[in-house]
Amino acid sequence: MDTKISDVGTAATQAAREIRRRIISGAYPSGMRLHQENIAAELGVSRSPVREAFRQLEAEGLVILTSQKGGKVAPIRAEEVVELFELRLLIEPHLLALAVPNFTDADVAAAEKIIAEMDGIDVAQWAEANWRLHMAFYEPARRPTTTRQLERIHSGIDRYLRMQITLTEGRDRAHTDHKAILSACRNHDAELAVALLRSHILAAARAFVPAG
Amino acid sequence: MDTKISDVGTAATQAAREIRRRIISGAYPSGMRLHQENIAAELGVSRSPVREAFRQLEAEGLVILTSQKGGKVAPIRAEEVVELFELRLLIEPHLLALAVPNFTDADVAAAEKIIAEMDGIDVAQWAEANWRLHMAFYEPARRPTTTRQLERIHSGIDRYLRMQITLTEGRDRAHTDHKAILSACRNHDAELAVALLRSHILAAARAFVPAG
DNA sequence: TCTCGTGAAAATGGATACAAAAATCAGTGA
DNA sequence: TCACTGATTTTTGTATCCATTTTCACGAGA
Repeated sequence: MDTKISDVGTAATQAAREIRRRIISGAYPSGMRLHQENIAAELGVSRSPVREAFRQLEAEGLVILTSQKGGKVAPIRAEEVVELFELRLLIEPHLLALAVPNFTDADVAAAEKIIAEMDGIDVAQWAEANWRLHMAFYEPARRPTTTRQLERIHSGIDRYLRMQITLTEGRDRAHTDHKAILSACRNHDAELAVALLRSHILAAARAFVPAG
Repeated sequence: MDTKISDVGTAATQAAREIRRRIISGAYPSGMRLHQENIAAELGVSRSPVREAFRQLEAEGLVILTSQKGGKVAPIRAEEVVELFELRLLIEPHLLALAVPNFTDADVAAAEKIIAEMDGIDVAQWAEANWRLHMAFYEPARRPTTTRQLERIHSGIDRYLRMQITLTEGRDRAHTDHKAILSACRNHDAELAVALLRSHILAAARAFVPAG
């Protein structure tokens, strides 16, 4: 067997990735009609893989399919974002509490590396790195299934996030939060780490859900 | 507009429903190879809708697709079930706490009706009614997105559950639990309801995850 | 007997063809 | 002008077709 440098996957997989990216980035705005033929043409494939991608994205909550009427980008409602933040507030502290006792020097170093990367990066990449950092915090918990659920929850929020604004205003706050959380992890202080994470997520929630 | 008695949906939708049912019921056992042509023939459709159904079910975590090698029923590992129960323990009490203040007489009546149905029903239907009851408990919380996530978590467990055993052993315990929880809901005692629910879920978890 | 090729059979992935449903639009009548 | 109707066009959903990949059985050779 030869070492596949990058398994790009099937056309359907790639189509799903690309369409997901476009939805999350806002290139396909909320509510936009998803035209099978057009998208197939844009991606240089036929409608079959596009249709499969739609099904997948529907299950992920990013697309709405209606029988005989096709697909559209799932509209985001504010109440939905509230729910997604509530779920983050449940799941992320849970994961962090499980992770902290397992934190190794390597885990700390990995997180520090990401934090360093985040300095002076552009907005889009910052958001991506920010999420990678959160994932790095939870990795030592070894909860792949839970993490997967969380990923999906996050993608729902992320789309809304970018739609809204410049995250720049929260970046300083986030930076100090991240460093404090990491420090608590390094000291294996789960209590403190969780408390800090909760207020970190709450701050993010307040920034985007005024009436939260 | 005329009232659609039952929107059966497209062939792909129906295929997904049926295949999902077969996986959860154990008719398609864990790890089983999913043959596009055979399944298409069984369902009386072509491979196209079956392929779409596979994509959907993959996103739901019930199927594993491998590039150029097709699909198989996602094998369940014990650690995964542990995670799913952990998630139930996070999410269900959260929902119940939100629901209790909103409980109306109608909500209580709806739950009582389900509890009544559950008396002397066969195992498969009991499991289904049991879940409907849990959903009835959370309905007053008005958290559709959260509920949807929970549904998916539950389907992962349910499949394992049925694979394992006769749920009969836990039915008495569950019955008393359910009545106690409902009573607490009727009295708007969120504190108590949540405590009861937590131990109810823990009992279920212990029954299926010996080393839990 | 075991291993390694080789080739046929089978299965997947994707493109295309076709039928049915929905949307659009022109024209008619009030 | 506006509402309705019926034809036309567009778009979806499904079946079928083709190319590529994988699987598997068979047989030659050590």
